[in-house]
Amino acid sequence: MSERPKPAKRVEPEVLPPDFRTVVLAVVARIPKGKLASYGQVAALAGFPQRPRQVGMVLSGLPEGTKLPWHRVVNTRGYVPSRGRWWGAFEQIGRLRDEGIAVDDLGNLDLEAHRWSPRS
DNA sequence: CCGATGACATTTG
DNA sequence: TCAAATGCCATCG
Repeated sequence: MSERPKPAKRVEPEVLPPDFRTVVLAVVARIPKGKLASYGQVAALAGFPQRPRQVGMVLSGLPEGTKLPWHRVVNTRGYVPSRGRWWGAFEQIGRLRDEGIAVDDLGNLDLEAHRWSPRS
């Protein structure tokens, strides 16, 4: 054996580059109600098609008073992030349902069914 | 500077 | 279809 992947741990994100963060937040704010956008989608619109993870980092560092519909941002799998704290996602799920999106208790939803169509 | 981790995505078996 | 591996970039110790 020589090489092998590694498990996960925990990280406390501080504040990403204002530029990247601002752009991402701007894109998320552009997401219309009842529509869903994936991290890669937002990242691409932000100008970084190859940085879906950093988008998640930005969203993870969002303030509580955030007015951005970050709950409309999901992964390509079609499930709300939460990554270990689905209880938090649970509230997000309720909001998505309020937007008119069908979401399971597990956080599974139809991304393709509500794919946000970005337009210049 | 190097190693490890991450609200992900994509490809291969 | 699902599981595992790989890739990409940024941040942290």
